[in-house]
Amino acid sequence: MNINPNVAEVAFLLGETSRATILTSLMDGRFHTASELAFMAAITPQTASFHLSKLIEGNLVNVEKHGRHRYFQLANGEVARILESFLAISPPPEVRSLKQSSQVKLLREARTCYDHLAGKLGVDLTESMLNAGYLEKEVRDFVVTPKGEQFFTDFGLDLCILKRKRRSFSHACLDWSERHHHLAGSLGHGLMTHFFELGWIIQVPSIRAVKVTDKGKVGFKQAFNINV
Amino acid sequence: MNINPNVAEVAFLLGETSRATILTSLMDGRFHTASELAFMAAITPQTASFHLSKLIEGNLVNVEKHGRHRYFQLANGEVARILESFLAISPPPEVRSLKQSSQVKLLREARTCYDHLAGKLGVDLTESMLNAGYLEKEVRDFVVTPKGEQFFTDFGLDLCILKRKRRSFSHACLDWSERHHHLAGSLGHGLMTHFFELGWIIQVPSIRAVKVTDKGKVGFKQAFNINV
DNA sequence: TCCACATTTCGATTATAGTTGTAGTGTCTA
DNA sequence: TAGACACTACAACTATAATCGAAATGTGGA
Repeated sequence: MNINPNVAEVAFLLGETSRATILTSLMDGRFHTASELAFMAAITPQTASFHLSKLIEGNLVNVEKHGRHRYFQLANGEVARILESFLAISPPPEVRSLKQSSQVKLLREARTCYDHLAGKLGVDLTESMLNAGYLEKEVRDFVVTPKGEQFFTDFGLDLCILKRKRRSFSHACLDWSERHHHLAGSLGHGLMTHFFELGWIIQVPSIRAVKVTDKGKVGFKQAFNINV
Repeated sequence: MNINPNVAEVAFLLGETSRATILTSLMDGRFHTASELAFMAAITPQTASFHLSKLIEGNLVNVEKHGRHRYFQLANGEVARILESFLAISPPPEVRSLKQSSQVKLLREARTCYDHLAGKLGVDLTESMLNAGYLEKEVRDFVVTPKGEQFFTDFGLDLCILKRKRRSFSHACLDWSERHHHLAGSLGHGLMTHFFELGWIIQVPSIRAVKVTDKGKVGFKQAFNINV
């Protein structure tokens, strides 16, 4: 009877808050692990795994196995385009548009991306470290140069500890607002933690944005030559 | 926390078979009544009403009240575009693509649209009746001319009975495959029924398509000057 | 006025999907 | 090899959405 029966199948997969959050999280084009996605959607890993298997079954998401990690990404650009058209017709309620637009602004400026810095600040920092010769860009990773090792150590990071962590040390992470790569991995995490410890940045309540303090402005200028 | 929380809201509305059927039915751009849509989705009017109220609430569908009827249509072109992108990423299974394409072909040729004729046959018929001066086009309706009254009566239709029916007599219906209007309403229904009675058309099993018989080819040529 | 009809509202039932705890598999590192 | 960790499979519970019958509302026509 119905020639287009499976329109609903795809929409069904998008029509659930947890899955929608997972999918929008994947819209940055990066690979994400199941744990990351669970964290972002505020659900347990089991639930995330359950949803991810459904998304894979529905050909919206791909997996790549790397060791004990499983990296998930959107299946193709078509899916991303569909998601974007959804964002287009699901406008934020008028009432809180002012608050929201300022929140988006804050997020674009500087935010945490899982466990490292993203947004303009994250991208600028990475750029600066590349220019200074502390990092070099590989295909999917950044490599710390000898000069960089010296710098990070002087700055107060223990690279040995960071390298011992059971996760990638310094991979590249694509920024949805800036469309540039920024530093992720345990080095990215270590740097961000240190910025928090130094009081250069503070968390903005209830959203993922972070704010650079006055102390931070001076610090970022001196250490990384960045004007915030 | 999440800046784009209501992506899921829209998808949720599409992610259910009955609602998806309703929405795809509305993709022809026409207004449809709740009963029509219930019929198409094979659900009771109560259920259809339930879903339609949700669709209206979600700004995917509009209503216009005309008397005791309520005419539903897609809220805007944006929604139609989203639906089309869905059709794009929910491809029919490869296995039955051949069968499907031939089915689509049949549907484009001639089909029933709720209770009257649509497709190329429906549009050609309407065109022919306009050219012959049996009908005149109004904004949303067709009007039967005196010449037309004579013709329809000679052809074997009882216009008095048709006019007494508690529904619109002869409104214009937009064709999704032909992008032209065709005749609907009780007159459209009466004509189609008569074609069936005369043995000019027969139902194609399991889909909404109809087939013109050899007898019908002669009949349509003589009465309406149409080459099928 | 009364009746027929289109549609909605309400209430109850049924089905199903989302969630999580527990347990298990596989992989990496010390 | 042991233990930490990422992830999945299974099973049970819970929440919620879809469905429909019955009844109500509103409209048009006789």
